[in-house]
Amino acid sequence: MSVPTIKFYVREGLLPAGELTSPNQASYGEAHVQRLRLVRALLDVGGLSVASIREVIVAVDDPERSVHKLLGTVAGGLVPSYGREPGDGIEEARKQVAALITSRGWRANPGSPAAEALAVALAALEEAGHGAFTEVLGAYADAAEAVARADLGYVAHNVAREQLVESVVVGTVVGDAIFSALRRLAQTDASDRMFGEAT
Amino acid sequence: MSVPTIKFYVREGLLPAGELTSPNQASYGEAHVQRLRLVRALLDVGGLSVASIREVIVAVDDPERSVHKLLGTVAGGLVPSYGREPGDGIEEARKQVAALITSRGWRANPGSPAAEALAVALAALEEAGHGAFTEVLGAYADAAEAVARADLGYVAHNVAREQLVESVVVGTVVGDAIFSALRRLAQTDASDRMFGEAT
DNA sequence: AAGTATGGATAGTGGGACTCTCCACTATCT
DNA sequence: AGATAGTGGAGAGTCCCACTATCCATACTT
Repeated sequence: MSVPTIKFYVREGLLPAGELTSPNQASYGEAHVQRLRLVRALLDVGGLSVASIREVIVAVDDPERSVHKLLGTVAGGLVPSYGREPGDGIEEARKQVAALITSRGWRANPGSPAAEALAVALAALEEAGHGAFTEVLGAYADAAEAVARADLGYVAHNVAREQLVESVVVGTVVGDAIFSALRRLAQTDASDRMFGEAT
Repeated sequence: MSVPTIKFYVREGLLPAGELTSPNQASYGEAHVQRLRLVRALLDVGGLSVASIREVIVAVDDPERSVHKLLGTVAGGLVPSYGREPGDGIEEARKQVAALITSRGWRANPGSPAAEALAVALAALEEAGHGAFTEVLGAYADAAEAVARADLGYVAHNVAREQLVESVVVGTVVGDAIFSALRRLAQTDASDRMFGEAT
């Protein structure tokens, strides 16, 4: 990490300023390094924007927030935020999402960023002429539930709030990347079994 | 879609040029519109760069490529390509990935982009101090297998090559977004059940 | 004939993530 | 003590990327 980059992060509010020991000397501790690693993980692997990371950081540092609310903020802020794309089939997709949430018995708000993101994605599928993809939505939801259970199980290990929150953030963002990569590998395998020729 | 944007896509090789009926008139058909929708889906929902999309398009349009190879190209080109980030714990992570592939019996190349992406993500986790997250890797892999099976099952519906290929591309990219959103929703639900207070 | 649109190509725009440059001052080397 | 290197702070500049604007000669439209 170059010094100017760190300065930039401090200015952008991703990193707390060091403790000034004199007008132009500041000292940094392990906490700064840890925070820096968090920022890099979100940036490089999670692909978040600096602005999104700032939101997440602010939420993480706010001790007022209950753990559950914080998870909500994080999950919301971490949605990749697909291009504007208003689209017109979006209404239908929203209903579909609401129906899914109901049928699954999920305690989730149909207006949450995640739900909206799902609606946008489904609408895009429909528009691209692959509406039939929704056939597999059930299988996806099953898998998502399994993954979420695993996530929460992991999170429950960390009792200290600071650690807990961070594990949620990291797990959510890096977890996406990990799952995505695993899916590719599993697809490769499945494709090989289905279409693979000799050799 | 504005005209200049379409011109831009044509120049970038994302879209075939229209058929010239005179020096300055060209006609476009349904295929162009379809391709345009594909590009928009990859761009908006998939978050791919124009360069990645071009690679995918080229692969899709190459009739020489076997379906399986094409899937490989697509899956490879569609990897989000996390920031450079060489890191140093990467070697250990690569071994971990290779071990996972072996233990799962996956027919996948440990050097493939997906495997590399997984290694990078795991290394980032380790560096961020959340190496214990790998505890849940098994659960993730199970879920990934289930999703991949569903994907291939869907893909198998489409017999026409053109359609098949497109469904793979769309399914892979938009599927990521859909799963990600579903995971957020399921996490919200799980978190509510675990930490939710009254009200 | 007037007005508008088109394909093609080059240059410019706006946003995002840095990176450079300046400044006055401090730490450290010798 | 003097030379050299580094620091925090802040504005400007750079680079990349997905567009967008402008030009031009020509071709549809009315």
